[in-house]
Amino acid sequence: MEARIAIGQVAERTGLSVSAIRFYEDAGLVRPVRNNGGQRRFLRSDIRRLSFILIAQQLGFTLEQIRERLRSLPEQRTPTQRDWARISREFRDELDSRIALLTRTRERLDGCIGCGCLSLKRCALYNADDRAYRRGPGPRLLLEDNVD
Amino acid sequence: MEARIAIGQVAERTGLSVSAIRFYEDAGLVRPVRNNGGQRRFLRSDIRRLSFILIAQQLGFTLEQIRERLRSLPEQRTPTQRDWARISREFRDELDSRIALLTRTRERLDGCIGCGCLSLKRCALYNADDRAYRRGPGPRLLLEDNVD
DNA sequence: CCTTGACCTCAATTAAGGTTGAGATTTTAT
DNA sequence: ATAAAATCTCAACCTTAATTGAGGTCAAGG
Repeated sequence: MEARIAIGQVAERTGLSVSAIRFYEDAGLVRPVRNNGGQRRFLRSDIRRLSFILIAQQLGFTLEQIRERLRSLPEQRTPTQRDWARISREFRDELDSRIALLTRTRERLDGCIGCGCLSLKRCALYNADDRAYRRGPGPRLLLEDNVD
Repeated sequence: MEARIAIGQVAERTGLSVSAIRFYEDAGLVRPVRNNGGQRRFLRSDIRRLSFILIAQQLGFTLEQIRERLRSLPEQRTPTQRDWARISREFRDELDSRIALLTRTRERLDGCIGCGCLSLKRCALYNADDRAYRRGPGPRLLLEDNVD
């Protein structure tokens, strides 16, 4: 009965694939130690760490953002109830602002139905504050012109 | 004063990059004609088509989904007020369900704050119906186990 | 001892949504 | 007529979040 567990066990208990777990190590999200044979050995608390990643992904965070959040959790230890409550509230704030954003967008869209303008200068949808939405390199949204 | 305009003009008037517009042509979102020299010539209505793409992207649709939506708009013509009203309502429905989803998630999270369980079986966040969220190849979420 | 099964690394591939650059041609302005 | 600006194609590259495969090693049971 060792304290450390192998990657296959972790995969089984989290539902992640083995390759995903290795990938998360590369991404700096978990830091298993190695045994004499060079195989990864995880702490039981890493299962919760990885569970945390799964939850955070469902909330729409990138691995990069999750790594930041995880830095506030101690390594080598299961998050306490306090840790988790704090992080949960951060998540909640995120969700709040995302809901608010979509709600504003919906309101603008309502004002737009039947208008049919699609004019870059006039259409409220273009002045949306949800540009932050975009991930990765996308179109440079300047949108300052009028359209025929 | 030609009816058709060059790609640079379209770029200027939509805020898109020239390369993005070419990319959208490859993706089947616009179909400019070619002049004798082989250069693209766009209809003025294509500016609105591209504006439509920008709006739809802000609402979180993929280019694939946008292409589907555009198929219900006639090519070679600016969408009428009727067209736009119909599409807007489709968008609105999408937004509605996305807001509902996030709201449910937030409620589950509220129930979770202070719980600290992070147990795969017990945590309500794992039973989230927002799996559809995920785009692209991701982890196979089975999550049927209990955790230390 | 020796065979599985689990594990290792490393490189290539996927998908979306584009960007960047090379090298050639076309269009526009002087 | 000629230079500059715009356009063309095509291929390679970028990011995120992984998967897949090749080729090799480790650990456990009979």
